[in-house]
Amino acid sequence: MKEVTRLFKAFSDETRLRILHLLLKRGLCICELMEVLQLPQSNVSRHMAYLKNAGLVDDRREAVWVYYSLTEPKNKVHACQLECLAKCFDDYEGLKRDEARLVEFKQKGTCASPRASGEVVGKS
Amino acid sequence: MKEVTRLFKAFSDETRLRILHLLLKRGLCICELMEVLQLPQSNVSRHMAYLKNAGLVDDRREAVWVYYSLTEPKNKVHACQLECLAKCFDDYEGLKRDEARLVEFKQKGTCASPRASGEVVGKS
DNA sequence: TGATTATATTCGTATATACGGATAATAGAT
DNA sequence: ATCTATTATCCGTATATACGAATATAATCA
Repeated sequence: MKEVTRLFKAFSDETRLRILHLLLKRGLCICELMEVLQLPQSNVSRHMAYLKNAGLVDDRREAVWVYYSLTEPKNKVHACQLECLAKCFDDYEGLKRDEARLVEFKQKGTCASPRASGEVVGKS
Repeated sequence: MKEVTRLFKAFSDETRLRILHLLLKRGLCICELMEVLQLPQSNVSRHMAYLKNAGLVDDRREAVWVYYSLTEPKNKVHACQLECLAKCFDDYEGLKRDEARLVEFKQKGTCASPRASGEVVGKS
């Protein structure tokens, strides 16, 4: 039962629900989340640590960036609740706006993209 | 979104999950819950107030007793999450034990039954 | 090595929550 | 009116959580 209440505690914060909603589409790093959620870095990082501790996300380091993505559900409640969330997220306008902001941000070039992989941009 | 996080907060406590599990079967009063959960009255009463405030239960006074029962879900998340819980509760042994204790208690005669309705017991 | 970028953690603070025990409020019975 | 049974609320307290700002850690690059 402990794992169940831990799951629900993770769900019971608006910021974390917004994050989970975005992660259903693709893995994301902290700086992308900061941009989309318009929240300070410490805030986002702390929430990711919380989600990881709850077993909802995994992280994978890639150079300077840490990419977070949803874990494979490990029990019935986890799978079932996540599925339910995915189904219900459509009903909330704010979440659609987050998604739009993410798409826009990705098009501009992500935080990773322009200066990453050694491809120097301007600075001749 | 506020109503969603409020829902999950209500789910994120073991005692409240035990209560919801029992309420899926039948409406119950505080004293029945005290007996089954083996918890002090103030504790149970407080949790019921919390669940009521979250829109998960309704209460109905009947003489001295207040019976609590699940409300009709008022939105998709509510319905969906509750359904998911109902489906998953089977996996937890502790909950089965609660249910057994309730059945046993009901057979002995509920808190309402023996001395209620004026049917005096012993005391000749 | 030193500078830069991304992330994690610490600090101080404010709020929410949970608890048992004691006390109030409510309804019914005598 | 008084007693009793049931429930609600009020204490004081302890813990969990959320927050922004500041600092520490980690990886990369010049």
